[in-house]
Amino acid sequence: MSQTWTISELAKEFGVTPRTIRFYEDEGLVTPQRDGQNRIYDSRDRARLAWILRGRRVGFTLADITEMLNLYDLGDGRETQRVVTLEKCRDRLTALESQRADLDATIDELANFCRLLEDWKAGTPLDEIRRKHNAKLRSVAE
Amino acid sequence: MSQTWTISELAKEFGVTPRTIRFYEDEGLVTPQRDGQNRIYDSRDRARLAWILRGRRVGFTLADITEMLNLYDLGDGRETQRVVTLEKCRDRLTALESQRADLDATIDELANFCRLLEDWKAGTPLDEIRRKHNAKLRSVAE
DNA sequence: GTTTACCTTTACGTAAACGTCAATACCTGG
DNA sequence: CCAGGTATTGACGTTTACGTAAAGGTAAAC
Repeated sequence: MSQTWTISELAKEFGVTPRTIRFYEDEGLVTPQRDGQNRIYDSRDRARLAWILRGRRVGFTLADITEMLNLYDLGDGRETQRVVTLEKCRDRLTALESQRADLDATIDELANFCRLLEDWKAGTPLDEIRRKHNAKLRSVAE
Repeated sequence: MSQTWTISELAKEFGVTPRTIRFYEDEGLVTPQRDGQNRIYDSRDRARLAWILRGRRVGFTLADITEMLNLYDLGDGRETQRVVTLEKCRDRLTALESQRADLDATIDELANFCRLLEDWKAGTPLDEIRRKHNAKLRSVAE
């Protein structure tokens, strides 16, 4: 028999509440088995949960995540179905990549600002420091 | 005189509604000048707006964004203030980088699945294709 | 002069993603 | 046999991030 988990075990492991996991079930994102009335999660449920939560950390809505998970369910395997799925998949990838560009830009600016703060020892006039860095920040900050 | 914009100009440019921009003002994220009762946005407001919206695309809450923008306002320049700001800045960076890791992993899996879909021409048995790819997907999908 | 096209404020509405009881069921140990 | 702990299903509450009228001000255009 392969390993299984209870709801609170998974909740603890992933740092969410059982309520959250039950909510995802209501939304059809996970479909655990039952032992009597208790939920039993297998490794596939666990993997899906991990996927969902990572998606959430990346900023997706549950609707987004639902769609992406549905992409993995290939349906009946008809050719048109495959083509549509592939198309959606690529759209998602494009979105993800542009999101990564945004993320990189944000990281860049924050890292830059970090360096500014590191350079700035008490006594150094602000103007001088700011001159050392490019003007982008100045346009955002005061 | 440097360039200025109306609310609907910026709204159009950034693909949001004027309501959104006014809401950000209510939250103290932008503080445009006024011409009579009409709002006038300068290049600094514009830059802040761009920053806010990029933050939003990356999945931050407005509270997060507020905090990050406040980091840029260096306060009175006292040393302790600088240190605290630097610390927060670094924490943010850490979070951003772990988010980037999540994003990369998500992109990886989706790209992998894309390749699977591309390989799968009608007639090819599913099992055979799945064997070609690693087992991670199988654990998430059906 | 009035229609059109913006702008404004105030205020209530809403969807998403859970939180938070409440009432109930099921074992397990003393 | 009863308390304690964990499970369940409703059902209503809450926060965030705006949407959506309602009611009006101003200024150019016809």
